[in-house]
Amino acid sequence: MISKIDDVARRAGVSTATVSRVINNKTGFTEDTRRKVLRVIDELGYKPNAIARGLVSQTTNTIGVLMPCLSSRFSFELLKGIEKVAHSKNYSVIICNTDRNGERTLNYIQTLSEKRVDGILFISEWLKDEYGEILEKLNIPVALVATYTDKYPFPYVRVDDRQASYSAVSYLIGRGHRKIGMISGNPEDRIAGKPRIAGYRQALEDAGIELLEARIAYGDFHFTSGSAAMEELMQRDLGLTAVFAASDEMAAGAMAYLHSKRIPLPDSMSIIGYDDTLDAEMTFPALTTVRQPIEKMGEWAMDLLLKSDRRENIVLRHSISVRDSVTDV
Amino acid sequence: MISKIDDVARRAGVSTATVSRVINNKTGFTEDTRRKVLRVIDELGYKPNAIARGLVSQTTNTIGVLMPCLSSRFSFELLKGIEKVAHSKNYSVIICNTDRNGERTLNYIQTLSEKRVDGILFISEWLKDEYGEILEKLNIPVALVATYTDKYPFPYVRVDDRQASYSAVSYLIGRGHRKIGMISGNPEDRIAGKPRIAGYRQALEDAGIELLEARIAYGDFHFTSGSAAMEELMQRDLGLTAVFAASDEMAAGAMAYLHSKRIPLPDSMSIIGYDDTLDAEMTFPALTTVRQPIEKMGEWAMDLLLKSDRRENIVLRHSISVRDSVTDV
DNA sequence: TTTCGTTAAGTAAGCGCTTACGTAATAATA
DNA sequence: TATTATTACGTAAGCGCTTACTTAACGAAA
Repeated sequence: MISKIDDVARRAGVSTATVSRVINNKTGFTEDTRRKVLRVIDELGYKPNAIARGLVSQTTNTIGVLMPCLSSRFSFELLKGIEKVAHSKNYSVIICNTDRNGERTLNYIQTLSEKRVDGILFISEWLKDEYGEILEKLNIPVALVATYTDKYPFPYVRVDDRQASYSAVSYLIGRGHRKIGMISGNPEDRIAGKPRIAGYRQALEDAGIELLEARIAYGDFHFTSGSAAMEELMQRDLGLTAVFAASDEMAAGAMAYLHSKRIPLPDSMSIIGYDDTLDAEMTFPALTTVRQPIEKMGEWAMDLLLKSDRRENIVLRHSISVRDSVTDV
Repeated sequence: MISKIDDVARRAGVSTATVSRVINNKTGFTEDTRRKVLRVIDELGYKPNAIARGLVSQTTNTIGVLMPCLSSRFSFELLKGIEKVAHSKNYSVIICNTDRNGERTLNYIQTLSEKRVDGILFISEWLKDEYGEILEKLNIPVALVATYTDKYPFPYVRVDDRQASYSAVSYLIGRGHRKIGMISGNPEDRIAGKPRIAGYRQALEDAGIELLEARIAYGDFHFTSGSAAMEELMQRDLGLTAVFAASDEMAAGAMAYLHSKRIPLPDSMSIIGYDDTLDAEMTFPALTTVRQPIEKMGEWAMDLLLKSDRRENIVLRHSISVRDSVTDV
């Protein structure tokens, strides 16, 4: 049914070696043979079997991406960047939704390694030893995105979460806010949790503002949890004038809650988010937020992964995307 | 370095055949041998080479997904459903962003076929002959999602776009609207363009409302185009009281434009969307929209793809998710 | 003419598995 | 005890390619 290299060889009256040579643009054949072989390939609709090729070449032109979640705009903007350069360099990408679940992650790492991918991208989650040790043993390129490590020899690309968070809160302070709440992700999260809280604290401290634990509520980076956290904050009756949410989605959730309580935005409450995904344009008022160049991170990450001299780390710059959700107090 | 089945065999004092048998849960070995082999596998950190396996078994436990776009929530909710059942059945998924581009699509089909994937999911785009013919020749399972065909023997899962659109517009009419605009996708789009326009027309006609071409503006399903289309509509000064947008994202864009013009929502303009992604909860007022069970579609699609008796097509039911963006007139 | 150097092309050995087939040992049956 | 069925393995032939090595042919240099 499906033709193989021998079929081509036979029909073209050459050896499989020669067919292989023309397919792979090697040397060792005349222009005449080349044309003949190519014609037969076309006639037969021959497609080289990448599996067989992979077996001998020990390379698959495939990479795997371990993502903690498939539900946030952050994830897909990243994926978009990754896929973009992958496709341009003729790589395929296997997506792995780990759901932030250890077992699933390990499971996926095993699968990727069995499938002999040429590289693995580890996204946006703390690299536990449990993962790091295995990944290191795999002996294939690994790069980290929106996270980092100083224990394992993997390059990373990310922005400095602490500083970015510091900027966000400083921005609010600059606009005259003093009673500033925070809707954080999981405080145990060493990537998007703890550092962003640290930035928040630092900004307050540097401005001589007292830190009150009650001003922080916790969510899971997603919309619904943002609403819930905002509700908590309001019920604590803290007289907040502004809130920093650790993701655009939570910021949107917070706004939804405030709208439901007919609290005028941004007049009675300023909100600043984090990520600058499209979500930030969808809210009303449009969300002022910390911008990280997400798609670019994906592109850089692929570059890091595919490059051989991949020792460098990349820390991208963040900025504040000013829209309409923050007002002066 | 990396150990292979021979290493395991030698060290366990058995043949490779026996190792293979225990790995694959076949019969033909004693409990003792099994344990011994398993122990050695563990000691050596042996991982079966899926490429070599694939070469002999002619199966890769991998499927490919051709997506027209990686930027919409629709895509990702779908992908989530797909990944979910794929992972549960031990399949990997390769994502292919075709960008609605013929060359890229063909290119990806070629790659997937060379990589000998066990199936292909074709998402949300009209199946041109250019694609259909090649896919058919590939002789591997193909299923369509959020699109259909009656020319090629591929099963599909989708909702009836025409009917769904009809429902949306009828809902507006039921709320008393008569001057109803539409923000459509590309009218050439045989899946999400034309049928939704047809549904809009039909609903108006059945209600005895005159159809005015000027009441339709066109976008590309994305946010920015939604704003632009809304602007056009407003500048035509048609006295519309409601607009049906063919995607939540465009609806959000439309709302953003209206907000920027300080037009009170929903009082001066009702908006209804299409999809019911998370986007619909982020807007203010929260978007009333046509619900399609997107994630479920992804799950069903994988089921269709992996099942052998895959002759059936699935048309899922839509509904209206009522939120706050539509008011009585 | 003889001798090299080049180049086109073929031969065949793997890549790391699975599996059909063969064989020896043991258990069951007569 | 002899015969047969059953089970536990081992042997070796591929799966569809790439590539090191070899061979043949041809032109250039001596």
